Amino acid sequence: MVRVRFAPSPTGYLHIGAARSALFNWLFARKSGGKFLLRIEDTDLQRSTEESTRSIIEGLEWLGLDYDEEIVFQSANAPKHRTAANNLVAEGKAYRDFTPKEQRDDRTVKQGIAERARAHAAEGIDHRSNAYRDLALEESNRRASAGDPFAVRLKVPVEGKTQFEDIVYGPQERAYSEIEDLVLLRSDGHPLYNLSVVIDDINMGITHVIRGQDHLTNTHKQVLLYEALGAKIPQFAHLPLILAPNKGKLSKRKHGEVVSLTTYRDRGFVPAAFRNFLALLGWSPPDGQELLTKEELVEKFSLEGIGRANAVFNFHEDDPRRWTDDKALWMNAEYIRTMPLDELLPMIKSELRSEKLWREEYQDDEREWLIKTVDLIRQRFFTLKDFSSQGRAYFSDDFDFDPAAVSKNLRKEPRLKELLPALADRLDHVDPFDAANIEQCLRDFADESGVKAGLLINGSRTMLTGQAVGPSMFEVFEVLGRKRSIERLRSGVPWFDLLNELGDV
RNA sequence: GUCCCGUUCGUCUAGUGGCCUAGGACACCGCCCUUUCACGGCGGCGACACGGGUUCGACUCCCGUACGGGACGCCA
Repeated sequence: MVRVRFAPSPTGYLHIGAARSALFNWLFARKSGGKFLLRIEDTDLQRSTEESTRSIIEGLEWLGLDYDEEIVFQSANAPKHRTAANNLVAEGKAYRDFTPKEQRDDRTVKQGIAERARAHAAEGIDHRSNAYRDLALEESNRRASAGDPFAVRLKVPVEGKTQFEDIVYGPQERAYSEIEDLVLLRSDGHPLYNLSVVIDDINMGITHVIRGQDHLTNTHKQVLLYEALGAKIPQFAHLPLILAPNKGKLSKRKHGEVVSLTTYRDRGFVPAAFRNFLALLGWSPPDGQELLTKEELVEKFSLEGIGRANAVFNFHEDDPRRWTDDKALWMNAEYIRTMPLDELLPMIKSELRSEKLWREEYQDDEREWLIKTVDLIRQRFFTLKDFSSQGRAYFSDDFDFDPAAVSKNLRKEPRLKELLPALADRLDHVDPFDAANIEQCLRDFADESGVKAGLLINGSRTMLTGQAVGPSMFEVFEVLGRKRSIERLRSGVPWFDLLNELGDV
């Protein structure tokens, strides 16, 4: 029975890389009929927040990734981790290191590591040189009970190597000489990451560890721990990383909200679309199909379909229209215009609601109208936000006029100032007020007035919606209805606005 | 510094020795459709990092170089 887990540390928002990791774990579990578990790795007390835990849970829910069994909070297992470490000491597989703790600055550690490594290379220091490694257990016990502070380190064998078969990256091996005796317990008794992960994975019965490639080399340390603990080693599958456009690390500090999953929810992504996009970052189905429902994803998913090269998340920092990856945006648009309306409607409802454009009538009396309108305008929208911005004129009389549209479609032809109200008079008599009749009426009127129909069509579009682009104008008239159409054609608002703006009075 | 991993169109990718004059998707460009913008249709631009092997034959296998990424903490 397959059991996998998603184990984020709650130290910030849910990163899209982590979200993809969760997705792959979930897909693998669902595909194999196994369990998908959630474990919150909240052992870094300073940085973990409850808010972050909440956002992780919400993020998973948004993506439609349901987890089985109770959430495991790693901090609750600390006593078990300590016990395990102490047992290893008793068995001689780990030892107490009484070397005083080195003070490390969190920001300069990486640099310190490199410097120390360089020094070691020059001086030829080996990783097995710790003086306390071979201290007699009796002596060690004596000092411990005397109150001497100590850290607990794993006793990595002198000769040999660890090996494991990674499902994605193939056979991996690493000489023991490359691995330092890792610290299991801090001198304050706090269990450290590698120990906690291994113990928890054992206790949770994890069969497959699917996680980011940044853990690939650390896996050897964990394998060592599994062996010391006498536990069965799970299968590992490491995922290629998601990189920024410059092929560097995708980080919160440098790239901001574009890497946060909640951004996609807040900026109008359809969960299914983003899930679909994420699935294709580093994985591809055998048949090459790109638009996949949740069920299809589950059906076609396999660890073998995961690539080995890192993937670039190609967003454009300098271009607000392409604020995230083009393909993600395209996919969202594709979902918006093709997904079943009854699935789309609830999302539109919450969008309109948050922008104070929702009216309760849309639920009952005007439900048919809403469906028709949404179906009409969704064809050219990219995000749910577009329904309340570009689509605002359909839901409110209070909308803005795009200056470019006004100048292109209205101001260029001064006669429109008279023609449009005259058109309104004609439209007042169209019955029934539907697209076909409206078209007939408008074209007749254009002929009689000696102007091209396009002139009236484009002028009307800007007058009625404030914009230069939109659906077929006759449909727009129909959807907006006689009353609103006529009022807007007669209103001088855009003319007035523009003159004001240009100081042209 | 040491170890590990990777490298196919701008981006996501297919490709497991001949099916590849390298396929698809997004982006971009052109044409058609059209009252606009999209959609759709058709077409175009565009890649096997480099050098050596192995082989009758390499995108595919091996070695090296370059470049990129990751890890190396009493962080997770």
